[in-house]
Amino acid sequence: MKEFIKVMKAVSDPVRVKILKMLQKKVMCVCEIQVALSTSQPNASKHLKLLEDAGLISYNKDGLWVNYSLTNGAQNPYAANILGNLKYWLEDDQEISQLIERLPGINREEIRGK
Amino acid sequence: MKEFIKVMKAVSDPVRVKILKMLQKKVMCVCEIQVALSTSQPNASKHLKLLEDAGLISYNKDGLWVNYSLTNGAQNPYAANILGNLKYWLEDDQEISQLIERLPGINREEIRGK
DNA sequence: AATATATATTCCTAAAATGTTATATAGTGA
DNA sequence: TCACTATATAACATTTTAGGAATATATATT
Repeated sequence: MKEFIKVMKAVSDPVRVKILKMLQKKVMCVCEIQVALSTSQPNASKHLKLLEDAGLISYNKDGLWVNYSLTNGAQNPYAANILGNLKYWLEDDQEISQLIERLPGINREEIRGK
Repeated sequence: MKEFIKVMKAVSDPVRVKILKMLQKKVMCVCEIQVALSTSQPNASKHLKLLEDAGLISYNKDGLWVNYSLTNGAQNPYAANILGNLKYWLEDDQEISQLIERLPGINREEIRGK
């Protein structure tokens, strides 16, 4: 039950759902996610940690950068199910669409460059 | 997005998950749910209202009794999906199993009778 | 070693969710 | 109409969650 609740709570927040939808498109570092969401860096980090605890995302470190990506759901069957469905869910949600459209313009080089 | 969040929030609480799992077995009135969960009547009512708002359950009035049952999910595709999966999810969860086992002994006549 | 930088953690505040008690509402039957 | 009963709502206290500012950690660079 606890594992189930953990996953459902994780996807009960719009910010976290946005993160998952973005990670469907590409691997992202914290600063890219932060900029895409127009939020603070600590806030981005905290949501990412919660998603990771639920088995929905994982990360790889590359020097100072931490790259987050979706998991295959192996750790948690409920996570697997939700991730599978989220491929199709909310695809025509306006808020999500606009977020995804802006994604190609958001990258770490741009963010740190100027 | 709002409809999605509403459903996920609804199933993010153990009490509400228990209600859904019980309603898979039988239609129940508020007092039966209250007794099964060992909680207060207003608390049961509030959780039921929230589940109804999310399109997961509906009710029929029969005199003073209000009988709650699962919907077919027609109002909300996310509700439909979750309800479909919940048929199989948590079937071997101990807490849920014990709750379901006690269900046959819980009925309005017994509750009001003695 | 010293500095810079990307991310994580801590601390604090505000908002939301949960549960309880008290009260209101809506049917029922005398 | 009056009392009774099943459920809903309101009011309140407590806990949990979300966000921001400040700080800590870890890695890279000089």
